[in-house]
Amino acid sequence: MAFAETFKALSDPVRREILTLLKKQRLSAGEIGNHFDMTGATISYHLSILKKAELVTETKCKNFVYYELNTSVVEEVMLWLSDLKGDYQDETV
Amino acid sequence: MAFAETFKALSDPVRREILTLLKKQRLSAGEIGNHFDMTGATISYHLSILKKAELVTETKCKNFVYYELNTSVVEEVMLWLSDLKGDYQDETV
DNA sequence: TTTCTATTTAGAAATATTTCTAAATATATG
DNA sequence: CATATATTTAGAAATATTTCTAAATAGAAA
Repeated sequence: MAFAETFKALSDPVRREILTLLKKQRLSAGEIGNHFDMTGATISYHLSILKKAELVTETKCKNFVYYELNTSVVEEVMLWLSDLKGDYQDETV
Repeated sequence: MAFAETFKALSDPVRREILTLLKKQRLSAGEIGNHFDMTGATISYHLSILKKAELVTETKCKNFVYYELNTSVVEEVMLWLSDLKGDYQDETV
């Protein structure tokens, strides 16, 4: 996992909102797009960045592409922050 | 605290390295600059972004400006991520 | 006060990001 | 097969970010 890509992915408000939507359930690209006043192409661009950062995974079904939150990468980011904070409570080190 | 500014601040590798340096001890702008192959002006720019995001605090002493990590904002980011992950263990909700 | 050191500010150049429209791809259905 | 739906890709425009040099500011020391 590359922190550079992950933090970059998290730095955009649209992408953070997409992740928040995916917190409850997996959604198709179109369903995600419906929550925003943007073209599908733009949503697809943001999804591609979240995917590269491994913050989401995709599953194809019929002619839909479903996206799901990948909590394990979220956890890795939390560990980085936890280490920065100097809190060794939940570290494996 | 504004997550937009905080995540943006965290999204740059130079700024993450500055935060890592400040993990151990507070440092002056010049001491921070010595760790990078960049001009002082560039370091000053990065410090201003970390300061706006409240990830660091500054203290002036003589003609030095010392920077210190602000762990409370780091914790707030961790809470956001924790909520995203759906782990309510350490939440006040 | 003059000069030196530390840091920031201003402005410009290079690069990266975000967004759009239009076209392409891929699958489903009549 | 032809058409409709869902999504992605390509390319361009607008905007934002990162970095530099040069100049400005502020305090310390001679």
